[in-house]
This record gives sequence, C-alpha cells and structure tokens, in this order.
Amino acid sequence: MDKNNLFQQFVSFSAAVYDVTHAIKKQTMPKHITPVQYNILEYIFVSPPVTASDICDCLHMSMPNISRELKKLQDKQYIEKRISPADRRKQTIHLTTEGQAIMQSTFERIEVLFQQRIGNASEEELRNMRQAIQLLQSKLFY
Amino acid sequence: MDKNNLFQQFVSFSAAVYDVTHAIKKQTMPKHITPVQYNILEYIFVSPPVTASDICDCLHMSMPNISRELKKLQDKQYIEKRISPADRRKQTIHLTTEGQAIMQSTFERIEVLFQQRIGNASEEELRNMRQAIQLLQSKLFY
DNA sequence: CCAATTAGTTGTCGTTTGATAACTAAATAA
DNA sequence: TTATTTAGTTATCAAACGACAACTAATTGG
Repeated sequence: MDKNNLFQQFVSFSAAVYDVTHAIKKQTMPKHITPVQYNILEYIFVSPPVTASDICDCLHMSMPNISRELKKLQDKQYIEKRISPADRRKQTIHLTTEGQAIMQSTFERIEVLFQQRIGNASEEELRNMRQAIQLLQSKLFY
Repeated sequence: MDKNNLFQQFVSFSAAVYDVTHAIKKQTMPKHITPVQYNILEYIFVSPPVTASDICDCLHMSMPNISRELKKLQDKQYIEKRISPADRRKQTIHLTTEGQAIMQSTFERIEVLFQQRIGNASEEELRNMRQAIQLLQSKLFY
C-alpha cells in the first residue's frame, strides 16, 4: 500500500531523532573538547580497542585529520597510543583514566536525561519501545 | 525492569539512525551548497512559510549567522525574501522556482534510497514499521 | 632483497562556522 | 511622543574542519 506515507514518517522521524540527540548532547557534552573530538572519544569509549584507521572509517574522516585530532586529545591527556607488538605500524588508541572518567560521567548525564524522558512509561510501554527499536534497527536503520 | 538495557538500545539506535541519515545525505545533498545551507533550505522546504527568526530557533543558530547564510542563498538564487505587509520588520523566506526544484529532486533521490532500503519488506512489516515509528516518536523522540 | 603497500605524521591551505558588537528600521508601550 | 523592544543587517574575528601533498617507518609480496 502507501509506502509513500512511510517515507514521510521516515523523514519526520529522522528529524525528531536528530533534534532529541542534539538537545541531549548540547546539555551533556564536555566543554573543553570540540564536537569532532567528542565523537572520537565516544567511539573509542564504546568500541575498544580501536586503531586510527578504524576511526577514519567509522567517522568518515581522513587519516591526516584523525591524526591531528588524536594528537590534540593526547596533549589533553584524554587518550594514549600503544604500538601494537604484532605490527609496529599499527597503534591501538586507549582512553586514559581521565578520559575514561570523562566519558563515563558524560554517559551518566545522558542517561539521566534519557530516564527523565521515559520516566512515566509503564512496564508495557517500555517493552513496546524495546521491540520498536529492535524492529526499526533491523529493518530500516541497519 | 531493566530500563538500563533500554538505554543501551537507545544509544545504539541513535547512532544507527545517525549513520543511515548521514550516508543518505552524503549521497543526495547538492554539492553547490554547504551542509548548513542545506539544512536551511530543507527547513524552508518542509515548513513554509518561515521567517529568519523561525530558522534561528529551529536550527539553533544566531540571527547574524542566519542572515549571512540567507544572503548567500539569495545570491545563489535559491531563495527570496518577502517583506510582510502586516509588520514590515518581518520577512518570510521562500524558495525560488530553482530552489524548489533542487529540494524536490533531492527528496526524490532520498526517497529512492529509502525505497531500496525497505524494498523487500512485506505488507505486514511495513505496517509494523509505521507503528514502531509512531510509538517511538510519541514516547521517546518528542 | 627490492618494490609496493600499509599505517600513521606533519604542515599548509582555504572554507565553514560560531560568536560578538554595533547598527538600522519598524512596531509597541509608556 | 519618546523610550523600548523586535526583526534583521553588516562587519569582524577566531576556531574548527576538510582536503591535499609530502613525508617516515614498518610490513608484505614477488
């Protein structure tokens, strides 16, 4: 039937997701780092261990630019590089204790806002949301 | 029960939505305009009539910066400003014929990619997706 | 062993973007 | 009528970001 209508929904929904995540990030993102640097830290935080190349691929940036930003993060003592013994060209990027602490507390602040958002939802509504997310992530946002 | 697990899902889902929309925009966004300019055109396209102030509020930008970008879009002949007769301080922003055509064809390209994504979905799956979007948009991404 | 590839670095450039101050013109409130 | 507020403009500045060229060092393939 009308896939067309679904497209409208998709556009409006994507915008809504953007708005909400933008608002949350605006309230929770550490101020001493730039948005791009935050994205890098977040990526290192959720998918360790990562290499500079991994970050390039996932965040759609060039190696030179990643290298520059990683150096800045290293200067700020948020990350450290460890040369891989197997292949000494490669290096894995790790959060320092401080970097880890920053990301941890950022995610805690994000979770607070998230819980506020769904605070009044019933047990069944939560179940439905979980199902809905799973459905959309497998069929549409894959 | 475990709202915690839902938070994990939320984070992962938001990232997935970002990845998909980013990939789509990358493939469909007109090359002669900057990302910010595209966002402005898109906003004018989907929610007319708009004023410069509306754009500020919705896109989280300052009036001077909006004014600058609108002027660039005007120079490129994608928009025009009409002074509101009721209050001559205000102006409504409109797409020119060319601007309209560009946004129309951009959205058509977006829709093609969207239809590819859901191409093999059954009637029932489409219904479920529609429901899922509606649920999440009302309970989570509002 | 030598050539080619891979991983990452450094430097440089220009554009985009965000922020701020100082301004004009129109409308509203006192 | 004058003061204030509102809508938008212009100019300027610095930071952030993307792109590119040239480079080093390690590894792999022939």
